[in-house]
Amino acid sequence: MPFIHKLEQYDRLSDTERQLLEGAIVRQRAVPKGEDMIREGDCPAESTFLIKGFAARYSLLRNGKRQITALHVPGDFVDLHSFLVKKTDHAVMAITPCTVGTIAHETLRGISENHPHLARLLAVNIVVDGAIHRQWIVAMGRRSAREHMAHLLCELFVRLRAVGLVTDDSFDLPLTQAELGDSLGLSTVHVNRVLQDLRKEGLITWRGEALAIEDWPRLQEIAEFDPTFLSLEVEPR
Amino acid sequence: MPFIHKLEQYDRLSDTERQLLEGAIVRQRAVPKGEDMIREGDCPAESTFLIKGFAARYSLLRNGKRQITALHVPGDFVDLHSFLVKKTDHAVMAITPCTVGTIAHETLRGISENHPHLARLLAVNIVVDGAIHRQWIVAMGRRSAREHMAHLLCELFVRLRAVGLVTDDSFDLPLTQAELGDSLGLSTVHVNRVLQDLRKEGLITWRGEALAIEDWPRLQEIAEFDPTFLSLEVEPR
DNA sequence: CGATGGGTTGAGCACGATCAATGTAGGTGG
DNA sequence: CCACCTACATTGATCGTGCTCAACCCATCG
Repeated sequence: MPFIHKLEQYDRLSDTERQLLEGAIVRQRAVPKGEDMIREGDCPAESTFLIKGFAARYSLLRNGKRQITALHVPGDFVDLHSFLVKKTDHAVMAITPCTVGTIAHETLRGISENHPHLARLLAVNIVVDGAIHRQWIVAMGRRSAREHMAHLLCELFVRLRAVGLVTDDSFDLPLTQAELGDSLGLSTVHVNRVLQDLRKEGLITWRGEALAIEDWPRLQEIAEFDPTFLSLEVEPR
Repeated sequence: MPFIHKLEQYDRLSDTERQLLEGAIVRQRAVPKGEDMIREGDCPAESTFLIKGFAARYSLLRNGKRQITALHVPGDFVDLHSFLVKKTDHAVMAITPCTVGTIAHETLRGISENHPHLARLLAVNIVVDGAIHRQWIVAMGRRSAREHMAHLLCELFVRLRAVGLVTDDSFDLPLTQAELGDSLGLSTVHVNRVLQDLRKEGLITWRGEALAIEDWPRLQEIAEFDPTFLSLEVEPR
């Protein structure tokens, strides 16, 4: 189960803990591309995690604009926080066909009561999500479109590598330019132009679904990207 | 202690829990205006909360630009997450002279081991911070400067009211226009013009330090502001 | 085949940035 | 008490990044 793998990047798990988590999974289901796996205003009784596929947390404004506030990749909990704050603030959509699993809030409560170490590791997930949010805020507020794009690509590269979805500096990026725009706060047209620039400069290539980082040092330099905020280090917590 | 008051907005506390928290506070200290209470890259052994004053979490970019990623008001934990993720990602500065208190990570660990209900309430803090971040992302990405400003003022109004710092629809807002700009991702000049507009339209007044909301319904309407994301409701958690 | 979803291109525009002064109030030192 | 300084707010002029609108292209799929 990929989310267990992810917890193990933060700290070691005992066999008991691993088994407990395996046993906690209620049900798996497929979510077709384009469909909401979480709807805004719902009060779910379980938390959902991604097993396969990409998902986006988004909100829609009156004027029809959409802003994506988080991109989720396999292994990510999509609404772990719904355990503590009942009403979901935003919807989460399947960007590709997804397979998701759920853990009942009741089970999570049990973990918080009887397995503090596991509870802390789950909380690390929430904290890291917050750190990613802050990076997005910095990028939206003070970086140029080009730098912002570079930063997002760096982030996705590192996150996907952490779950084994990167081979040879290249990975599947099944986002449309419109979705990228909604993540970055840019128009589709401008996303297109920024990507063309990055390609022309030999920083990335993007053929079909696969995005390849051709010049990681320079991309990272442009983005001022520092992966520390993802806390991908095993340490006692 | 204002942060205990804040936890009680999420759920009821037992007397034991209250006493435990009171006893957990290690030391109070004053932080002069303009000084960092948390430095980037530190690995603190305690978490800090604000007793009095305003603080801002920020990061600086190579090009000298600054982005504020969170504004903290009395009662807020400023780096509760540093308990779970050792290295702090951003610095936190005192915007006004502040009084802060700290709780040792060791103590927080004890709470997570033996007082799951308290641990959950502390986690709610982290979750709500995340929800605020997402609102900021939406506002930065897809709202106009005017709407964004209105949204920030609405947010501060509700958060400050929740800690009793609002009287008669008006409150102390000790932020300079430059600091507002760094929060919104705007230039100081533009902040000035946007504020003038809001004043001209009779939505707010700002004399000296005190900001008064003159037309709450319309301000809220402009910002598409919905306070739900702050989870200011007492419920069992 | 036509429809659909996504990528690409061009022209014109606007929101907000930048640069440079000016204003104003408090605070400090002579 | 005045001269000066500093921090912050305000104003005007100009500039540029990124938006909007409108085509057009291309591949896939029914």
